[in-house]
Amino acid sequence: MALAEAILVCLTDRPMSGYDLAKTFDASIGFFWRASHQQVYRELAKLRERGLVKSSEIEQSGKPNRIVHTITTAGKNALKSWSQKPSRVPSVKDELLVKLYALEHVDIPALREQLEVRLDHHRAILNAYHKIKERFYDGKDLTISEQGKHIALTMGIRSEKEMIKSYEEALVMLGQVGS
Amino acid sequence: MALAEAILVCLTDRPMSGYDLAKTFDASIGFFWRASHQQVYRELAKLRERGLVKSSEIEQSGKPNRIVHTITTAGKNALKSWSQKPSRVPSVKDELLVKLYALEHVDIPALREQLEVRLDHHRAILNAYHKIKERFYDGKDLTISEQGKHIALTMGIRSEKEMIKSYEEALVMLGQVGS
DNA sequence: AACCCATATGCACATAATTGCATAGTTAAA
DNA sequence: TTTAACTATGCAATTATGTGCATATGGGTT
Repeated sequence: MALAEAILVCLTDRPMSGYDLAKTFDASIGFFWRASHQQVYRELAKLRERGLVKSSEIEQSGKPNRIVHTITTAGKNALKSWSQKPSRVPSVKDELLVKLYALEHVDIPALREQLEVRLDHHRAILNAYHKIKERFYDGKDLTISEQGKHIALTMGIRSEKEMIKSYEEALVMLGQVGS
Repeated sequence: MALAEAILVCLTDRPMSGYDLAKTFDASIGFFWRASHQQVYRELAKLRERGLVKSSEIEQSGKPNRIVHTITTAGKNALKSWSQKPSRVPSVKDELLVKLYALEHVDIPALREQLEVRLDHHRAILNAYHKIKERFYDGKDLTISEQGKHIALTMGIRSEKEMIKSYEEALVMLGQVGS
């Protein structure tokens, strides 16, 4: 399971609390691997047990104390050996495509609306990607670490653009159905 | 959960056994919603309990008996009302992108190989899509049901093509890393 | 004053998915 | 002749995810 490794990857950047990690999984690395805060906290406990991170509580007044997690040497080794194992093809599960596939048995106006919603979603993500790209990567000398993130981002941008075109095309094709 | 509905969609085409369904989830509808045979059998039991399919055993000599499942009127109604509910955005979980993202902490030759494997995978799927498109949809008058499948297939083809380009580009960019 | 939002961590329960196993006959290839 | 692949269904155990809740405080809005 790669949630563990995704967390370790985040911690190579800097030590973080569960709360920080949960936010990260809602943005940057979350573009490639999604996780909720409950998943993050549970996985952190396991990582600590396995000795891949070490955790220390930091006193705060007012707010609850932060527990900050740091990747250990064992954690870095685990990342390296994970990187050598084959990566699974992510399994496709898209209700919207199933609905399109089942066009005859479906409420078409409702489906059109869902396609519009999905379209907006991908436009928003593309926008977010573009902003990150401009802000952090365009016209700069990149370190190896930044180059990796830049490549991943570039792939994301391409795929979002294409999904947008796909959904637009699907809406056009849907408009012609039955005619 | 849409596994139930994906099964019902398959059964609108014709009554099928669990085995037939499992094969279908490895091809056609499986391009949009993946499921293993264990998942299919378990879900069929639930669908039968809920009265959305009815099942009848067919005697066979030699092979084990087939249990053939037919969608009921309640099942068709369930499909219609499902189609009106909003569709979830599929949650992204791609180890390979996480590895790219974590380039600095990763074995790069191993990563290149995994990208090649992924590339082959998407080329194979694109090929399968093209064959289906030619065989069943190109240059034909399509029923509404076929139009839906055709739109879904067209989206699949576009996205596979683009993923192939993405991975090719990533390999080129990886080749320049550090230089 | 009442309400929501952000910070911060986590339990408990429920649902979903994966992995490995079990059974059992037929057909075709090595 | 053994081996493997295909047909056909399913249980058990484990792992992964999702949903709802619980707690605690400060700051800003209505």
